[in-house]
Amino acid sequence: MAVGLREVAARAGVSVRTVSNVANGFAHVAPETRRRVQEAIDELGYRPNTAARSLRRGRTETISLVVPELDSPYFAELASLVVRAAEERGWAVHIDQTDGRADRERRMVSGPAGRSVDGVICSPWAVAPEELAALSAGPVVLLGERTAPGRLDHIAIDNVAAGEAATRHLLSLGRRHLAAIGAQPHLHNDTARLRLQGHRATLLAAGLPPAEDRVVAVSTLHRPDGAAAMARLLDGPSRVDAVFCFTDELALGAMRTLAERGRRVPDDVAVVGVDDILDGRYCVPSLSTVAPDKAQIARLALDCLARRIQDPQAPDRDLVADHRLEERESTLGAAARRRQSSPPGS
Amino acid sequence: MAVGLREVAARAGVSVRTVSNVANGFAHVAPETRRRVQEAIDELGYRPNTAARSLRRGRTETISLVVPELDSPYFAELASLVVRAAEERGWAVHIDQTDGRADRERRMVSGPAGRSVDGVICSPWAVAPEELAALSAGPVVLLGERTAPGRLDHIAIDNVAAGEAATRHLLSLGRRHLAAIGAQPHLHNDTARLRLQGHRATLLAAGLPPAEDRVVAVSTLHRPDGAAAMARLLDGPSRVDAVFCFTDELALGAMRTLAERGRRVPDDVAVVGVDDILDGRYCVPSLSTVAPDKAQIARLALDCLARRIQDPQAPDRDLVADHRLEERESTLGAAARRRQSSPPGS
DNA sequence: ACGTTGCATTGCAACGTTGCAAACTAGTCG
DNA sequence: CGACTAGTTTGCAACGTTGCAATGCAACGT
Repeated sequence: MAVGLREVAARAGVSVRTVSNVANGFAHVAPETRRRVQEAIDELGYRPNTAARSLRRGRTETISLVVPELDSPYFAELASLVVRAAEERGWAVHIDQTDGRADRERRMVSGPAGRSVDGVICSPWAVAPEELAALSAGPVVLLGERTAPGRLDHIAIDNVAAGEAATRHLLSLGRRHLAAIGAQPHLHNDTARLRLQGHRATLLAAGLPPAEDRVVAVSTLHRPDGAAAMARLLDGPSRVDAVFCFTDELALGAMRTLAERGRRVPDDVAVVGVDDILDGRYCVPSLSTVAPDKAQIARLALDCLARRIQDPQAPDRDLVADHRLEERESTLGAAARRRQSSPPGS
Repeated sequence: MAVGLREVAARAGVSVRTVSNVANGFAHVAPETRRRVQEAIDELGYRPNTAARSLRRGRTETISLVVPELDSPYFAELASLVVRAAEERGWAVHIDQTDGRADRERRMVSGPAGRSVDGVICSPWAVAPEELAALSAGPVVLLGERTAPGRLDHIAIDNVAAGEAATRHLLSLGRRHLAAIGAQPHLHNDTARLRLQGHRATLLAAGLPPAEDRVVAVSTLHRPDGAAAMARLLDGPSRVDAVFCFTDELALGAMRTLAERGRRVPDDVAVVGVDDILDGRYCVPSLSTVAPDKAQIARLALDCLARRIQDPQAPDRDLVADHRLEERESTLGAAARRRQSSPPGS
């Protein structure tokens, strides 16, 4: 049943090697031979055996994408872009979820993936990048923050600048009682810390006193965490007229709580998030956000990986992807609709 | 550099075959030998070469998941569940996106996937299931509707019943001017047609006249399509006090338009969708929806695939997954919040 | 004592492909 | 005309693993 080079060769009356040459588009095959072989390939429906090819070539043309979870919009959108970009290179993508569990992150970077894929793009959550660097058994590109320089390539947006941009935007609206949702002091993950740093620095520069009771920590970055955090803020002693959420999902949860409590957004409380997930464009009110250039992140990650696969000894790179502030209704109110007449397509 | 059975065998002083036996947990290995070999495996950091194993065994322990797009919440959530379920079986998942393009759907079912994976789970969009059945070159499970019986296993919810449930719910609220968004007459895809069929049948049974001008066709099922469709309805001549959207994304788009036009949901227009995507639980108002049991779909798909991999000649199966109506604020209003006190976690 | 049984271990071949280098052909040049 | 070049095709071996069948060995029953 299985059609291999052998069968095609027999049919076309040439050697196995010649069929291989034709199948791979190698040079120096006589036009007439090529035609005859191609015909046999088509007739028999030959498909190269990926396993044999990988074994022989030592390359799988497959990469692994490791994310905490795929049902989170940010990672889903990122995964979509990575798959698309990989496809342009002829690479297949193999997806793993870690659920943010440290053991799984370690395994994905060091484990079986190290042998069955050419490289790994990993978005770590619980494990410190330095540790992952030590474990890696092949080309690995990390997505997200890394403060200490390590052995691995790494791509992130400027999270301090992102925190500053969001905070400046809220201040520019005249808000003076800013809260932040999304600190994660318990994690070896610097993303939240850097966003908070940008937030604090901007408040300080504006002459506003730091208000630690208005910085709310969360255990994960999903809507329920944002909703609970917002409830805690509203139940707390401090007045709040603006909230910087470290992810859009947190922001959507926060807006949910605000709606339930009858607070108007942005009139009573302005909200800004980070990630620019699709939901944020269509929810009511639409969500202002710091938008990382996800397509660029995907592209850079693959470039990096390609380079490292080609030369495992290449020096480390730390690349910074672009971001920009998207001002929408959750901060500007109805004015946003005039500014950006029609919501962009998905 | 590459550590294979050969190196481990040399180190442990046994044959290559014995190392293989230990690595695979085969029976009849003396405890002492096992210990020594395991030690060598650990010390050298041996990882089995997947390509060689696949070549020899004829199985890749990998499946392919083919969806129109991964950034669509429904497919992202489904993919997440499929990856999780596959992992329990020790299978890797390889993800492809078709963008709803017919050529890509055909290729994914018949193409390279047929040789490098043990099976394919495909959610077709543009190509008729019957055609895909004819093309398939290996175990394939189709997700979504299929009216004509074919050669392939297939899993779906009862879309007629789903359409009925949504419509009955709207009628039970006293609405009498129902619209439907999401018809797709141009596609070889019966999902929309069956949901519409359930919708119409229910209206008819309630003695309401069919109102074809209140059935809006869309080209894709995303938020912008829903927003545009809703605008068309509001600009049309017919009064509308309830909308059944064939997906939650369409519903979110529709609610966006309603908000922009100052219509209250559900007071002026009640909205119900299908899919139960996470966004629907946290948007304002939260979205009533017909919730397919996505975890069950994922599980059934893998069961089906496992069975077919084991026995390619097994008879076709058409499995029906459960669904249930989730009544939330977009139809019940504030009452929904009392009924379901706290929104479930993600 | 000898055949039998069952466990533990092994060597050999093969999975389908491609790298390598050699072999062959035809055309060109000195 | 023979040597050389360029173009085309080929056989062989190997990638790392596992199926198969055979081997060695000790314990057992008769």
